[in-house]
Amino acid sequence: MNELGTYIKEKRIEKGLSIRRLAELADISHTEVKRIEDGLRKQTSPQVLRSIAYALSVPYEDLMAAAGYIDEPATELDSGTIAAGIKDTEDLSQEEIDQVNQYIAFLKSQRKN
Amino acid sequence: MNELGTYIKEKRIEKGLSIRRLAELADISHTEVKRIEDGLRKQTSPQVLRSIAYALSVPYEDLMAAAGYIDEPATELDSGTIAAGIKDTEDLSQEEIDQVNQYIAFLKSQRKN
DNA sequence: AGATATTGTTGCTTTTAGGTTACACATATG
DNA sequence: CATATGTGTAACCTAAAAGCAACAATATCT
Repeated sequence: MNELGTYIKEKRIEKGLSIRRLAELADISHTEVKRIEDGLRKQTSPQVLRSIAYALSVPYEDLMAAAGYIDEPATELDSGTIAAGIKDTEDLSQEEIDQVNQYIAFLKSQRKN
Repeated sequence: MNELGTYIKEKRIEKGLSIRRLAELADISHTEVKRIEDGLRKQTSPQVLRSIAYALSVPYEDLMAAAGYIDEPATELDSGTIAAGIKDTEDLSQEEIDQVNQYIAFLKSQRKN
């Protein structure tokens, strides 16, 4: 269910690395790698993500996106349909659009699960 | 010394907000805001940064960059239609949509300064 | 003036990220 | 066979993030 964990695990296995080997390359503990893969971490620090990205030879931005810290990297920009009910967006500036997107991300981050 | 802290403090004062008021808007503790401003945090989580960015009406990417998590503020790619720039809205609840609309209205009300 | 609210600040406590060690099950290698 | 060596997993420990409560100083109001 956890996007970040499944993504890392998939890439790790794809490269034929064990949890311990990946941890060694990233210079973090192997237990931490496992916890992240298992989705036991609610907050994985960007520092750790950077290390793992380097060890996996995978774009750092991809991990940041999988962790929900930044928006998906460029490729699919026209991702989704706008939810019905959001209006008056026609004359928004680019900066304002960014702020609206940030706000949406903020709302989702505030959801109680 | 601390780029993130000084940036946040500067913006907060610029908007005439107290530490407690900013914390209230961001829905985090006021002590945490102070610690971040004072540079007492070696790792500020992206979730907290996102909340503060929203409360300060400041680009989230700026805080991420100030925290050293990304290199440069991500310049938005192809703007396309304005509505297409707003994304990840598929599974928003009605209440959340209302909040987004309120926020858009708020942004527009802030335009003149 | 005095009462009250607001601000910045500082212990204290809880929660969580992250590490160290140890265990059980493999797969090699002598 | 034995005995290393590698692998995933789980219990325990600590350091750091984040919240709570209380404080002293300042501002605001009657």
